[in-house]
Amino acid sequence: MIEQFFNWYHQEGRSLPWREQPEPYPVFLSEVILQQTRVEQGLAYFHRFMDTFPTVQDLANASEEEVLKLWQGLGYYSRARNLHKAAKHLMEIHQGIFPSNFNELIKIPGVGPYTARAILAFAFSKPEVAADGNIWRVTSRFFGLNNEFPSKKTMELTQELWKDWVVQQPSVFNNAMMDLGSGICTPKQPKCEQCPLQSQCFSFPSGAWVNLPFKEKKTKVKPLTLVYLISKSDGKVLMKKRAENTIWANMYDFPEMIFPSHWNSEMDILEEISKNSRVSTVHSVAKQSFHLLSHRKIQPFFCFVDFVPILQLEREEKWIPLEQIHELPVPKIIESLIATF
DNA sequence: AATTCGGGGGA
DNA sequence: TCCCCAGAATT
Repeated sequence: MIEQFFNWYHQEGRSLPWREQPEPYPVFLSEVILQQTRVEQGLAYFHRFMDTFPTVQDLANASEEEVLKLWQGLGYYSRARNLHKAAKHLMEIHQGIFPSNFNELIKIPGVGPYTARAILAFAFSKPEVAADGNIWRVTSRFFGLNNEFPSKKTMELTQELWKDWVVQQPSVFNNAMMDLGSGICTPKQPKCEQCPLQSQCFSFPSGAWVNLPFKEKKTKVKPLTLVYLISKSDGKVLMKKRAENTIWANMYDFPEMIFPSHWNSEMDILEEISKNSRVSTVHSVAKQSFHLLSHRKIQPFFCFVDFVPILQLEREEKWIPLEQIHELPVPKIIESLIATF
């Protein structure tokens, strides 16, 4: 059974750049990029980062802004900030060499239980199951489990259930499980007729896989209206670096006003802006299509305005020359707008 | 234990 | 629309 599974992987598995020569740094980089991100989406970013920052030291010597700029468009930007912190951490604590034990790996910023085990399995050939969403789906269906995921207990159980498999070839096992989960044992309409594990699968005979893995919570999506106040003056635009502990932290956008979602017409926005003492004139109000995040449904408005002559700049606000805007890391929501400047 | 972090692609 | 993707950090 195990042999059959590994053979399937060698024939049907994906060929991915970080699988060729599994050194710690590319493995680590790929794992961070692929957190909650599909391989197809992350692939180009992996190449960009390897080209721009070939070593941990190169990454550590970069500025956070450079890292964020390279990460632009991929989302979950705390990963980029932590990636940068991780490189500095590795240089300071480990002389740029990745540790090969769980307790030290998990101290690296942005490295959690999953990523730590992935590094151990892929880069150090340790018999660890890197239980991501794919592997847990396969596991829950194969053994007929409906535990909560992710949880410490479920992680430990997963280790135990696959220990005779993973010990054979840790790297091959994890890669094979991930490819099985993403290509065969998919959330909907799995291709069971092609599955190398079919004959031993708990869920296949009864079709029990339809309800596995069990999932309880779906995140609530809060609607809101986001009004950007855009002012071009003297070849410059007033922009701001977003604060920590906000969405798109440390990235750049414009002064903003946030409203409950029921203010959603140009008239409403015009009325609200008129109450803003910083704004002297409103040139245009343009309603945009929804911007969807996992936990927000944003109704954006792009409003071109003039600010009052003696404008008191708030912290992190700065007049940016038009030709320098493209150097700044910006969230997706204003990417196309910036491109027209 | 629950929330908060983006953005995209498939059905 | 809804789901969920090689999850981690914070509350």
